[in-house]
Amino acid sequence: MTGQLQQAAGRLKALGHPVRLSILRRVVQGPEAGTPAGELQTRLDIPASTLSHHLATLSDAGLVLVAREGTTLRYRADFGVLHALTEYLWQDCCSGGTEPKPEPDPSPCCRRD
Amino acid sequence: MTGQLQQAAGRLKALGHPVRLSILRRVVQGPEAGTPAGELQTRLDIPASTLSHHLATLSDAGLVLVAREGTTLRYRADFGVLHALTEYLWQDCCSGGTEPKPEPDPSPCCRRD
DNA sequence: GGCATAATTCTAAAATTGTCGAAATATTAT
DNA sequence: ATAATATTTCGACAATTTTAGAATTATGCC
Repeated sequence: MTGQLQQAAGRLKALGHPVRLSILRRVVQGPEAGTPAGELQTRLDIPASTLSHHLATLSDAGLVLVAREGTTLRYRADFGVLHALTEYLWQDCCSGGTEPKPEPDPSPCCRRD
Repeated sequence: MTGQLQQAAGRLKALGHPVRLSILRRVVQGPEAGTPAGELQTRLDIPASTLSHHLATLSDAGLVLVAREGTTLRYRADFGVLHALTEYLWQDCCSGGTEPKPEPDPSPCCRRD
């Protein structure tokens, strides 16, 4: 029963490292099928073992997914999780407390008609 | 010269702790003038020195602002910074990479999925 | 099987973080 | 000035994180 807050904190923590945030950026901007670890290693120019550790951290947090393709491992972003996290952060930290009205007001940007 | 990515990583790191995320929630949901540290301490039921440390972390990261009012210190959220961080996270990690659809307003509050 | 490539896991170290009691600081009231 | 209250800073320790070379696993190819 890992609470939602605990989970969000864990994911934010995983993102809270320059190298890991860089990794995620690369992965997000890479091909949809995933970016090989080796390519990330070349781009970021860090030891393979260090990279692997960071990838494991991101993977354990559920932010990235991995799939083997021959000898290479392709990492790709889990957009659903990333979106949910962003949403949680926003709802919980910004719109949640600023106004007494949670969401009744249909601001112009959200109107669909 | 602290890059934007470095700064974002630092802020995400500050948020990446259950106690600090709880603090921020309280602060956000509290009065606009700010929530006294003592009240946070009572609510969260942690030693004052521990709380103070976490508040300093949040403050150093620029996520919360502090103002003295008599003997009490009131902490309040820096809405602008929080919004910018959320925005950066979303742009950089989700819509920034795979962008087949142009979003006029990328603010998470206006999502439609 | 033997070899090469890709990536992880092992191991160990340095550095950082989290915790909290005790002491110190700041402010107001008496 | 002394006291009382609110909060931080100090000091010390345990736990975690970060880093990276060396060893290991996994896969594909000859």
